Amino acid sequence: MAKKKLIKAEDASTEEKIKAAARDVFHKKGYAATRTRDIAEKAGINLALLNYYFRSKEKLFDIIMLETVFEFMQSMALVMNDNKSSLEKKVELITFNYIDFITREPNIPIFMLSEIRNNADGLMEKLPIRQLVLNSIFFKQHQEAVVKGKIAEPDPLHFLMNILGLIVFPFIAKPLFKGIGGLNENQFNKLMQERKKLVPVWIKAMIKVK
Amino acid sequence: MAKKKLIKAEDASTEEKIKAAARDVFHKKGYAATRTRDIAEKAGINLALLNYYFRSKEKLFDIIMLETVFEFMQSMALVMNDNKSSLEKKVELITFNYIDFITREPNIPIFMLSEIRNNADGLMEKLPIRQLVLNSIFFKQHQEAVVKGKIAEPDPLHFLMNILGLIVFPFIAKPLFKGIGGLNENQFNKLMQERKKLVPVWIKAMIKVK
DNA sequence: GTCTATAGGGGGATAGAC
DNA sequence: GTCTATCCCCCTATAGAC
Repeated sequence: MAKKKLIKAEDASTEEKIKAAARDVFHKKGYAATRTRDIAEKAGINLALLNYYFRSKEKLFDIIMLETVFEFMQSMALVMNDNKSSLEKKVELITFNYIDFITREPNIPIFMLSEIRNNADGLMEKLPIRQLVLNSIFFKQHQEAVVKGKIAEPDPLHFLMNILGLIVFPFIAKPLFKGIGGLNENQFNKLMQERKKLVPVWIKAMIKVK
Repeated sequence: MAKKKLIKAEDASTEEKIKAAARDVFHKKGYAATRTRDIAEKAGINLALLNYYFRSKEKLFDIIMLETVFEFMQSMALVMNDNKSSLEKKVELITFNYIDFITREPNIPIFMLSEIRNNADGLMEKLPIRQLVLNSIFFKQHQEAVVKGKIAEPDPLHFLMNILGLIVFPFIAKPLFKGIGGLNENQFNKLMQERKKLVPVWIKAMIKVK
């Protein structure tokens, strides 16, 4: 067992190479537009090997999808359940982490959101996302602030929509904003870095009014 | 000419039936996942007819895409160039119109954003969206407010990102928020109706801080 | 204009040699 | 495990009758 992991680590096993390539292509083009031949080529292996390891395009996709969603939810859970930080500090952490994360992995938001739509109930229904949010310290701190009259709008969904909307949407509509602003990739990323500081301040201001 | 239009109006010409069906399917599934057979079936006609009228899947798609983008930009331009309303009023109008529009056509945002991504430069480069925004009264009013010190953050792109993020993102991530909130379609739509009043208030509060 | 039938090609998957 | 060659289905597009 230990030996197997060692081997994997030192030469990036074929299986891992295929998964890495699949991740890239699926994230960029979505399930339907992806051809297994593209994945094989990118992985530097033969098409037959893909099926040898993963049986079918669909099974490979399911694995990538699951890992992507899991990665996303885990990073979410990590911040939302930190018991040392205040609600305000958590907003800063979420903003900071997500903007960095999406800058590194700019294809994940549209990928997840458009593939989830096709699967609709399939994925959402079985994932414990509702429990994750409802049981989080983040959620409880929000409730508490509402009771104390520190937050005007009581519905936590609006709160989440606002935070994620301000953080994620600019990336999703990147081509649009690059077009409007006449920006290149670097200039766009610089804008996003600015938002690391701006979003928490804006959220703070929004909290007080209704 | 007039006669032709009359005929079209009274029996919804085959061409229009195909386009309507194509619109639905493309918007819901995207280009790659759409099969021309689905469109033909939905239009109640034979597959061969689709090619008779539109030559190819791609040409049909281009038409739908163009019309969709045009419809979107026109509704945008209409509000942004209204010369009777203040900037504040325009934010209210945009919020109101877009929430109603997307509630009627919930598939358009993800459709446009994910298909634009594949086409990247193809579409964005040739559309006059930059000019549309830069020449708009909306834009000039924003500049003016910045000069007068009424808006803390001077970059109009941040302003646009915030408005659209708060309005559009909840719809894009609808399955996610329905899952978290345990909502059905009606309850979700009710939340969106609430946001018609909330978003302008929030924007107003954000404007003052930096 | 509208249909049936079919050509043509692309892409997922497998057989079988090494 | 990895490759080459190939099968086979599905989907787009066209031919040709009506």
